[in-house]
Amino acid sequence: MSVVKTRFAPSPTGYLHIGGARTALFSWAYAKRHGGQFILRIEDTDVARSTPEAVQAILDGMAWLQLDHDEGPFYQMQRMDTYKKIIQKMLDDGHAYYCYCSKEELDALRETQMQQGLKPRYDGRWRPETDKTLPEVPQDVPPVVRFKNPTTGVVAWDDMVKGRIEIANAELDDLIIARADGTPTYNFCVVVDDWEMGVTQVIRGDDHVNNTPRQINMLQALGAQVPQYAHLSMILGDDGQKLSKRHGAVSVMQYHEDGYLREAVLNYLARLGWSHGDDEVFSMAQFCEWFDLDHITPSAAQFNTEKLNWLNAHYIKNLPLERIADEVKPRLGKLGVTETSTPDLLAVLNLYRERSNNLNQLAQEIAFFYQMPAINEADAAKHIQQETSGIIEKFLEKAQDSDWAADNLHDALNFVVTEQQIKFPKLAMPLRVALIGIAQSPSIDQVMAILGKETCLQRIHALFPKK
RNA sequence: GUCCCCAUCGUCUAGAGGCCUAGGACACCUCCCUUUCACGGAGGCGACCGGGGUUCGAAUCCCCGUGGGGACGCCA
Repeated sequence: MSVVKTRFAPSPTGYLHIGGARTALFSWAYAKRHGGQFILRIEDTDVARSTPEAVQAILDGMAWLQLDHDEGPFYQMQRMDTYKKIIQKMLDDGHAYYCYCSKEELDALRETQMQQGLKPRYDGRWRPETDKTLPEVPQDVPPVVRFKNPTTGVVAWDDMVKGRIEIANAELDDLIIARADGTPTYNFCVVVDDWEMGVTQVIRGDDHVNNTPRQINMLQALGAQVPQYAHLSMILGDDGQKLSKRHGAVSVMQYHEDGYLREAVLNYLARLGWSHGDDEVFSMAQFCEWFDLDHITPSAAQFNTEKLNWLNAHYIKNLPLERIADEVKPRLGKLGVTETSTPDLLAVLNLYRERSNNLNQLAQEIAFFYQMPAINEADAAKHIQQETSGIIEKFLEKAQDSDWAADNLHDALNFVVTEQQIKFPKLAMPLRVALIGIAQSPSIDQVMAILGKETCLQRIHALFPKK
């Protein structure tokens, strides 16, 4: 029984997006679940489109999500010697051959086939067969190397999420495994790497289903063990449309920037296309214990930001306060708040985190504890009347001499409300506006207690000058 | 066009022939709590794509249709 090895193999042509993150998560969890190894492999053979920035973005994304790899990262560009050696061997063994077709020739071929309603594919004109005379080798065309795919029979595998899939070899053509410049192509590199790295389960997006039979054929030609395959369906945007550059295919790091906790994103992604009965909220440790491939939905899943928000709220409410503080501090920093010791940030968060589903929003809501709030004109107009300053005055008289603890402030508020025979909001709302700028907050007595006597008096007097 | 895949509430899903009068979660609505806004609690609304089979019995199995998606590169 070989040890479980999974891999995540992105190509560095862009950031780590939400679909890639889920694929990585599932591969990672599968390895964890089975006490196996998780490999990170960077598929950078498309030199024109791969960038070091994209590599870094992927690494950053994986690091933020804490999807740690046990091996790698491997870079395919550093493995050229291996690929070239194996290409030569396949040439020698008769599993591959040179093809001298020019790109123009191939384009023309494709077009004719499309017009005839056929599936466009290479016609095998340079494929060596017994009793077949190959064309004259042109002098000016550097050849590509093609894999000699079987022409009859079917390739089949039991996909761990989609079930048995069979594809006739007649549907396949001889794919190019080395370009005219000698560099190997994607399908070939994947085959060599998965084989040499001992990958036992290939978990990837289902846009690769069509590559699988080709890869299996090559694996078999090489005498390699064929891994198990699990093809994950894609993730659609909030609106049911395919995610794309200009359509919500955001980087996972964008979620970090937008105020989401990794715990929420991870939990959300885990539940997208996978389920464990009715369980909705669980830790990654729990997920790794539960995760298995046969509870993955084969159909595409639509992303739902509302549900992510709900999970984010859950984790903001339940993670250790220190953790939330670490997340909120830099966000307060962006709002110009650098000093968070007075009042104590933990106390502030304890009071405020219940009501927030987003870290940025949370930071914005508590910024007034550390800086003078802007008064919301609408709220001020609505809650401040002629008699207001008199009421406030009464309250201050009563509260002035107390120790400014929440209980005592609470009593003072109630005393004034009873004494003046007014509704509670008559007093609480103007106080809110004066202290935090808006009319929504947790219990005003608690806000005042945390804000501290000095600051409270200062802000109240700023709006209601002493007579 | 050809091949492949998919199909349960608006969304994520449970469901492996009888436990289904189809369950849970998000969202939405109502009520309760309440010092405003939230949080929380209790209810409610809401789905098996269509048609044929198979079976005593089908959301579950089979076929056809329809709809959606993917792949058909010297991209990955």
